Amino acid sequence: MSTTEQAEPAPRRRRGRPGYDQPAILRAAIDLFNRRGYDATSMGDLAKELGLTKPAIYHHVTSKEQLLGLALDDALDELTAVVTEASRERAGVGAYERLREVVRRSVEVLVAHQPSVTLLLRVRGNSEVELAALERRRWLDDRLAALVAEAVAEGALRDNVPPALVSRLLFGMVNSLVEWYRPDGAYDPVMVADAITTVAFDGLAKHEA
Amino acid sequence: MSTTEQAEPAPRRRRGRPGYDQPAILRAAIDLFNRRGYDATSMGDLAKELGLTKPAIYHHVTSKEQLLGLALDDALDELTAVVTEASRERAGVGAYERLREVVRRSVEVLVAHQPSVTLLLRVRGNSEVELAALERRRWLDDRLAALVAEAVAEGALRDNVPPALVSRLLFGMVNSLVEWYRPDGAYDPVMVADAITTVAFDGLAKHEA
DNA sequence: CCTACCGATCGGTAGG
DNA sequence: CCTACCGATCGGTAGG
Repeated sequence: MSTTEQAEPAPRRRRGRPGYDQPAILRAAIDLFNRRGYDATSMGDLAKELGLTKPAIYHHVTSKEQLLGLALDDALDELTAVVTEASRERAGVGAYERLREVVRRSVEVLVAHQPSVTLLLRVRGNSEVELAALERRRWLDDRLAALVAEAVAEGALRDNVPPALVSRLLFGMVNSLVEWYRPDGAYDPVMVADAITTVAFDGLAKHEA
Repeated sequence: MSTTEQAEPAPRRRRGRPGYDQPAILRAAIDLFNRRGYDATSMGDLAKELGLTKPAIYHHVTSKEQLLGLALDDALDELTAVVTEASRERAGVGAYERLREVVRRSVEVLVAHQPSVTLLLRVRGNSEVELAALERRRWLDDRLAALVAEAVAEGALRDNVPPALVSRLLFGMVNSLVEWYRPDGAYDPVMVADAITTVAFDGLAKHEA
């Protein structure tokens, strides 16, 4: 109530309702797309969720597909940054170490951007937007497979399983996180990252003891 | 052109076109649902795929949702059989051994019934049929988590990661198979099952040597 | 003329 | 198994 703002009279700031911006609408859309699926979500559903009319949404967004594209780009940008960094050769840092790093940082991204990553992992290629996302995803998969192959060549990983298969399984396990992780649940991100790296690299079975 | 067939006049055998039965229509439907997603697939798409008209499909099937239900039941029946067998206590067969067995047999089911299992893993709960499937899936998850907990209690599995989390990760890795496995690809089911059990139980890192 | 919206309705297509 | 349709709802846009 006290005047922390400017001393201006505060009238005619905005004319209409609350005033959503595109990021807020995107967040709501991603949430709905995840709960019901992209195709099963209508722009009317989204409008109702926001307490707006459908036309009002189109003031902030050009199409339903644009919302999907923005979500997929968010996930892909984050994952690309992680994978690019891990793929970068550095003096004294082996492929094995960088692989462990990319697993840990991927978990962080999946947790911090779970809604958009979940959408990414469910893309089927039904439109130009989805096909473009699949292409970027393929690039990530290729980089990760190359990193695994490097770690095998380095002698750090077992060589009795094809590197490409190892990569599928490792990141299959990592990606499964979006299906069950709940931010308010029993596990915090660090614990999950520890569990995944432990299970993946050292295995479930008790070796010593 | 020459009469290799029977000598019968060949008339009025069937009236209409080729003559599909429900299983054939179901197979085509599952395939389309997987390629485009359930919601993005119209009954018209399915009709075109089969070379039928839309009403012709409703001669064999009561609804689009019934097709989904039949697919989900197929996957759930198979997985339930595997999990039930693995959960059965047997003299001289420890939980660890039964866990390895359920992983191996799950891989076999995922490969043999990949299309329907893929649908199952993508269910969101948008209808009664989907909610019922999610309930059966939850039952499977609970059984598997209990088996993992048993194996930990038995002293066969590491106890520094919560059993429930171990279960998520292990079957997250197994289930990821539906996203990348191709029957005509480089890996046969036995090889994949071996790779998964090796990676999951013994880990990726080279322990000896 | 701008912004942030509204009530109403467009042309097409969904499952049945 | 087809032609001919239905009630409803889709994504998107008109004027104001």
